[in-house]
Amino acid sequence: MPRWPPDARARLQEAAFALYDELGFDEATVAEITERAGLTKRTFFRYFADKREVLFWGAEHIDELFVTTVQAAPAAAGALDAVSLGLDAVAARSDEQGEANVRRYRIITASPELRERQLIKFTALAAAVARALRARGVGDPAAILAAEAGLTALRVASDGWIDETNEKPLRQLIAEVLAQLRAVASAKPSLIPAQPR
Amino acid sequence: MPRWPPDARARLQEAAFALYDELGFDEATVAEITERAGLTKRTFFRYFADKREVLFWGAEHIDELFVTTVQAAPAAAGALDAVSLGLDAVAARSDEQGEANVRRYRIITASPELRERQLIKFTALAAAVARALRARGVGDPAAILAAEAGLTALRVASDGWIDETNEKPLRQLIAEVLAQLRAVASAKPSLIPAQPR
DNA sequence: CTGACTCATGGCACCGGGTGTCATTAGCGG
DNA sequence: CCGCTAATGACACCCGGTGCCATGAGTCAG
Repeated sequence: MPRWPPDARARLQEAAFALYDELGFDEATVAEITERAGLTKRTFFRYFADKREVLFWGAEHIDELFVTTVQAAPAAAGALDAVSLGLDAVAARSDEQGEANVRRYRIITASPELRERQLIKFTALAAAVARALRARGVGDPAAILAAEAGLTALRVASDGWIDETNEKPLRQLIAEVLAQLRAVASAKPSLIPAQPR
Repeated sequence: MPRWPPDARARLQEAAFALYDELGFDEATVAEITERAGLTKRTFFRYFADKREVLFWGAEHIDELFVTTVQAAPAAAGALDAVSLGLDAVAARSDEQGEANVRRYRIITASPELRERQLIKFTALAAAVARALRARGVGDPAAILAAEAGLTALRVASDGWIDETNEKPLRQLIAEVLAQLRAVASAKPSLIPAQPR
């Protein structure tokens, strides 16, 4: 039996989620969180880099799933095809975990500060996906564009997913959004902007 | 003659740019900035909501240019065509202002905190552009997808623009990136991800 | 001329996030 | 039994950011 109750990180995380939910992210203080978890402020910052990071801890395995799925896509798949497979895998996992992810996502969207953090996490993920695409032979800037487009689709689909009135699984929403994206981008350019030089 | 030297905001902004440049965003303190500007910390926060916002003040007219250009696009233009016109207008303006924008952009990319803020500014702009597209009759989620895709193109092109070795104007980079984006997204899907349900 | 009013700034106390540093103490291997 | 490890606590401190009131030059009415 350890000297301290175990799972300090999990207790902190649970307390933080609860308080962010009850009071909102801004109103909840780290002191309150640690008090509820039976720890101190100092310990909180040993586990989490900052007050926001607690909401993103444990999300790296999603990134990994995305990247490995892209890497494992058939050689014949184009850049956006590979990204689609990765998105589908991520969406399937999110649908399984269900309510926990929705709760997390709702807390995040309720706070501008948290949305900022989420955006930079997304671009980091896009950069990782772009690396995987380059390893598949996709050139630049196509790799980063395909990756960023995929992440945009994920953001848009997720926004719909957590909507109160939504009934569809994320997998389906992602598929629909991707189809729309392809339609939007492949509509033939009807005008040519003035060329510089 | 006014009681205080005029242009307090401009002095604060210039001092902030200089110090963020010299010391990096994290190392520069607001106290140092205000000292250099001959003002106090309290006054700084009267002009700027926070330490980051000083780098984005005055950027709203770019947003406005983007949105009005989208609104003014010919009725025959598709969603992404209208966005392209907006991007071209924004890029042309950036090319004119030249070095000042590059300096700003370089400071921002050097700091994760500033990049976070920039990302949320971009999504706010994307939302505004999406509104303009909806007013043109573009549906959802096509409007937000076209807008976000355009902002992605702007980010990617801007990253290339501020690169030390770059010689091309932003307008040209944007055009190239947009062409790539269209190519990536309109490549025919070679696989169909498993359909849910 | 005088008094009231405005308004940009200063001054100051305070809060909360985040860090550096050292102390504490249960468990563990020797 | 001894010394090491490792998670935690305690405490002082810095900085970003805010609320509140004071100050005093310009301005305008009478």
